[in-house]
Amino acid sequence: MQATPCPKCPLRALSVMLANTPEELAVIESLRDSQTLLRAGATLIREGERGGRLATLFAGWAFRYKTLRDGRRQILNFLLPGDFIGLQQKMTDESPHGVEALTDVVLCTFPRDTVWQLHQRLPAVGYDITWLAAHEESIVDENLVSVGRRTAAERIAMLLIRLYKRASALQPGAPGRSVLFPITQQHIADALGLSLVHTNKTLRRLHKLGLYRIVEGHLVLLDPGALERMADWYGTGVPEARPLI
Amino acid sequence: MQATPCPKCPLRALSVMLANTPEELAVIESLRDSQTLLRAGATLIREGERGGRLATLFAGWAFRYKTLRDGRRQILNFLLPGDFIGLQQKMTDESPHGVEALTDVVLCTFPRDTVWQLHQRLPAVGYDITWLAAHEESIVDENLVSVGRRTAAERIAMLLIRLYKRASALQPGAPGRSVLFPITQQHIADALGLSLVHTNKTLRRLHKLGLYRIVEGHLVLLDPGALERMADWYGTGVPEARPLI
DNA sequence: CGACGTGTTGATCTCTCTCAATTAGAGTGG
DNA sequence: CCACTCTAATTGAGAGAGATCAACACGTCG
Repeated sequence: MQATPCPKCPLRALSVMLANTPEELAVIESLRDSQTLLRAGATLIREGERGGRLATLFAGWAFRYKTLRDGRRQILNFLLPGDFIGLQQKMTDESPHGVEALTDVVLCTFPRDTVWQLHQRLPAVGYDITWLAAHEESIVDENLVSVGRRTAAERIAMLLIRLYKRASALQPGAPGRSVLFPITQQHIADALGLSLVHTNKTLRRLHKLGLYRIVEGHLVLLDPGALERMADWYGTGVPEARPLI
Repeated sequence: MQATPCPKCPLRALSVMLANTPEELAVIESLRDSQTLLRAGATLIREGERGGRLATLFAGWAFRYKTLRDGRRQILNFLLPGDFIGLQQKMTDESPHGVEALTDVVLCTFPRDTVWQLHQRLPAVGYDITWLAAHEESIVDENLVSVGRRTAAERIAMLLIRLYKRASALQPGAPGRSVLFPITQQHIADALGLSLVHTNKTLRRLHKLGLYRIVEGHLVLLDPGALERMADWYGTGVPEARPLI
């Protein structure tokens, strides 16, 4: 596959991304291994695997998850273009979580020591990476609050709002439009700590209330205000901007 | 208060901490503001507060939390000596979570731009900070799995094991000993997404099974193997070593 | 001594889970 | 073109883990 040069990366044009100097981009591109295409459903990192790849998600959606022995699965968070994959995993350790593609996906892969190289050669980028890690944590924090303390309806309202915002920030165009939403009810259930059946019933309820619509894998929020009120969401909390190495 | 010099920091003697060169420690100490003593129950960072402090926990226990408007509270994770406080908070933003002291606490406080200073002047330390942030995230990941997919008994077993391991790693001495455990059942409930009453009943059940004992704020695991089996815990996952700037 | 925080226990109540069955659409092979 | 299979969504019924409500015990403290 013909790899996109970093300076021409379309993700850079988005306002949510951090600015980098041309020199920084040159270094980043020189470190990059290649771009890799993977099919929807592919496992990018297996739980417990050693030496998994380090990558950024160039296109497509994925998710991080952990499973218990008997198969219960918890989705930790969803990964959208610009997100890091495999940052948590220290050099030779095994990955504490799995990563799976929700759609066809393009990864920019890097050698395992890239994080260290960047810190050493480009402190400003190293700093951004720290901030990125801290930011991903606050997304997980937010999920933990939902799963721990919100009711099923509140959790779902929250998830719809958060994913809508993240997706629309990546999709230039008027607000209020529909955004890609490539996840099944099973994914929602696994992300929110709910059963599939209850997820379906609750989703149905919100749908009948006219709060959202999903058509052909695209989500529209018909009443964002009502959803935010239902989710007990401050609107503060996690800022939506996400940097990219 | 007489501040402990960083090179003499007792935390450094612990095997779980990262090694730093004398030069690095000198820079770190030069950046440090002071040491601050705060009482048990004190709020270190208020939710939504701007310009909160940046600090490391030198002594004592604390916890991070978020609350919903109606008062429901979720504890995100517990902070033990050596942990960072306020790393998530970008410069001028408001803090996405609160931090409260569980015991009397001593903080080593730093100016807000210390993270950047360290990245710039000591890339190796910057790298450690990135790893620390990623590591704290995996603790939250683990909590999310518990709250989302484990039963009450499993969650409590998990929490007892995890806190015991973290605390005993900081407390030189024979394994199998008792460790400080300065949290109430209300804290456990808020960390695990359970009600206080159900937490009490479940705790009681595990106690009657002879799995643990808490005496005068100190925890002993009487049957760690049974607890691990109950928690469906692999033992892999989050490594226990934690670095310190 | 009364107020308060923490732990404990019993009695309901209900939100969510589990089990079961049905529908609809997409893909596949004959 | 049509059975056949699979996945995803849907709905009803019954069961259960955990929530809520209410008391009470105990120790500390001003």
